[in-house]
Order: sequence, then C-alpha cells, then structure tokens
Amino acid sequence: MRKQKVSTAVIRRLPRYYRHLNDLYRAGVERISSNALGKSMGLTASQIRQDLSCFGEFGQQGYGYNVESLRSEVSDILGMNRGHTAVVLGAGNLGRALIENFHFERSGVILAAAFDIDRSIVGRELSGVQVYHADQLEEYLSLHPASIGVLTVPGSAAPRIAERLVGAGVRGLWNFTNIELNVKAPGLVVEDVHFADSLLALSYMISEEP
Amino acid sequence: MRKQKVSTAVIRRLPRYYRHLNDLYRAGVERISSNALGKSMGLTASQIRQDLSCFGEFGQQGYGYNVESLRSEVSDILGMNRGHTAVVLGAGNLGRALIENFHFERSGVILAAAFDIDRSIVGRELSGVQVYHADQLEEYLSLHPASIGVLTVPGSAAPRIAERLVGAGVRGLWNFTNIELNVKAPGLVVEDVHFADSLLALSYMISEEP
DNA sequence: TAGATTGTTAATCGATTAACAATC
DNA sequence: TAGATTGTTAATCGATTAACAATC
Repeated sequence: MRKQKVSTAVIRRLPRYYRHLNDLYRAGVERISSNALGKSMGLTASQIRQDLSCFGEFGQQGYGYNVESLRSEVSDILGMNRGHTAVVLGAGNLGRALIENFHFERSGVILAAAFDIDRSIVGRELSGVQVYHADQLEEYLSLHPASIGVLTVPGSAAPRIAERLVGAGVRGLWNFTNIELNVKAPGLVVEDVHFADSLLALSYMISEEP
Repeated sequence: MRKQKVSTAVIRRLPRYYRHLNDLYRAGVERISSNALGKSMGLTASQIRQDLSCFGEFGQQGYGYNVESLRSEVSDILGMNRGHTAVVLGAGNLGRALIENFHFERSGVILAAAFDIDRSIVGRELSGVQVYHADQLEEYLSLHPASIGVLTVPGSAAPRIAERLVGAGVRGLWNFTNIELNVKAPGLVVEDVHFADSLLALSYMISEEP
C-alpha cells in the first residue's frame, strides 16, 4: 500500500470496479485475473493492477483475485461500510424519484429523512422516509447527524440550504441543482450531477460524427 | 483550427465553458480574457486557450474574447443549434422529473414525446409533452425522427428499448438506468448518468479525510 | 514442478502548463 | 504607440501501458 494521493481518474473507476465485481459475485464467479476483468470492463490489465495497488495487495500470483474478497475490499475503500447517512433536501419530482426509486442502501448509505417547505408534502412518508419541514433541519440533524446532503431543491434555494447543511455537520453535498456551489468549509466535498452538462456532451458527440 | 480528435477531457469542459459564458453574458459582461475566465472557473489561462484552439481562433490579441460571440461559438460546437430532438422512455418518477423540471430547450434540445406502458399515464400530457404507449414507438419515430433517446425505464427493460431506439434511428442514448448498455451500432453514442457511481465517489471522498 | 499471474519499476503516451513571438 | 493578450510551440507533469522479477 502506497500513501500517495489517489487521482480522480482512479476514484472515478472505483465504483465501476465495484459494480463489475458485484455482478461477477452474484453470477457465482469465484476468481478473476486482471486480464479477464480488464477485458470485460474495457481496461488494460496493467491499469487494473496499477489502480488496485493504490490501496493494497489484493491478488495472488498465479491465481488472480478472489471476487468476493476483492469486492469487499473495494466496498471498504469506497466507504460503503461506514454507515454514511443522507438527508434529501427538496421532495419535488426529482427528490421523490430518488427517495422512491434510488437504492441508497446498495451504496451503503442510509437515507434517513427528507425536508421540504411545501405543506402538502411535509408530514407525509415516502417509501418509508419521513418528510419534515425545512425549518426543522437543524433540530433534526442535531439529534440524527448525517454525513450527506442530497440537494434537489430549486437552484435559487441551493446556496442557503447548502450553508445550513454544512453548518449542521454535513460533510458531502450531492448536488443535483444547476448551481455551482461556492460553500467553503474545511473538508467539505461537493459532488455535482449536472444533467445539462451531460446532455450537452452527448449533443456534442452526436453532432460531430458524419 | 486543427483537425485532431478532441479529447474527452476537453469535451467535458465545453459545457462548463458554455455555462460560465452564459452567466457572464446575462450579467452584461462584454469581453473577457483567458486569464479572467480561468480565474473564475478554476482553470489556467493556458488551458482555456489550448482548449478553444481545438475549434478555431475566437479571440483577439490585446482584447481577449467577446463574451457574446464566444458563447455563440461554443453553443455551435456543442451542437445546441442543430435542432436535436429527444424522446423520453419511461414516464415514472425520474422520467417525469426530467419532463417537468429539466429545461431541454436550454441545451438546444427539443423534447418531443414520452413513452410508457402504464395505462394510467399513457395518453396524458406532462408539461405539454404527450405520453404515448411504447408500442407506438417505431411508428412515432418514423413520422417524427429523434436523435436522442432518454432512458428512464427500469433497468430490466433498458436493453430491449435501447435496441428499438437505435433501430428507429436514434443516435444518442442518455442512459439513466443502472445498466451498462452493450448496444453496438456504428456512430451510436451512449452517455451514462450513473447515480450510484456518483454517490459512491462522494462516499469515498468523505470517507478518506480525517 | 511448470504455468499463471501478481505488484512494481520503467517506458510511453497524452494532457496540462509555461513561454513567447505575433499583433490588436 | 505601448500594453495587453492571443494562438501556438516547447517543456513539464501525470496517467497509462509495457515489461519483468517474484512467487503462488
């Protein structure tokens, strides 16, 4: 295990490793070589060994990697077993889509509660998740700390809510708004999901070809 | 203008350029130097000039870039003025969230129709978008060709629907399912929006720090 | 044991940054 | 004009690939 800083490129590949290893595991595959895994993922064997070597020595010469144990190592590396807890801010269409359809627990994250300001939804329960009024955010978080805030509020409300979340101890913001957040707090991590950027990249790619 | 293949790194930055230029434009800013733009975007001036030079010469020595015209150039490069048309497959929570809240037109994409198999939603109109039965997909597309298919169906339905879309002439798949699509067609582009990968990357990043 | 495959070091490739002549 | 800033070439940095001794 080397203690260099892990590059973003590697970090972005980790979830894919997990996904593929999980598929292999569920398909009953016991062991896999970097060569075979690379082939199925479209990466070189070299890159896979290089990537994994950032975190430890998980393979065995002449054998390869044990699927179950590598999967478990990767899930540890990703923090899936740290009991991260999330709260959703904004139970509109997108917030509800995430609450009702996205399996937070499959990423090892506990979805604890949702917040909104719309009286018609506050007090309800969506797929077992209680919707509180946004006014209660600080009070709730002081009793039930969360590490992740999921921002599905309108863009205009995002900066203020982000500040409040960070003030209440949230360490990561999963930002679905089209706003570029400028909250500065030590150790704070913002992960943007910019739909428009993604669609524009697609638009570029289908526009280029003949 | 050089005719080398543009790297993914550059392509991923283009939508950000557009976003920032659009903000500047709407704020009434007339011109900007690579230096100033870089500062506001967290990039080096050098990188911005290098990136833009992939597509042409848009600046002027001693002056910088005209915000309005650069914004317009970037929107052209991104294919925003090609009249790309999209259809949404699956009008569940996420599909509806996109239909009702995501501004396709701001990316220069016309959202033309949605398809589902649920009798309770087929025939309805969501924010002006008609929902057809999935059986009518081919018929609809033969009359109204579309270049982009937005996949918000359950993962299990994704491969089949993807095949059908491609068969009906769609060139880009905006894939929101957790399935890794293997549709192979010449020139087909798949843009994945993997929520789980994004959340896991966030989980990694908040788990690493002290 | 012999074959397979690792982890790591070295070589290559590509992307970012720096430097600067050209010029508005 | 003089100062500012471009587009591009060269230098640097980092990430990917190749090679190979170590060893299961």
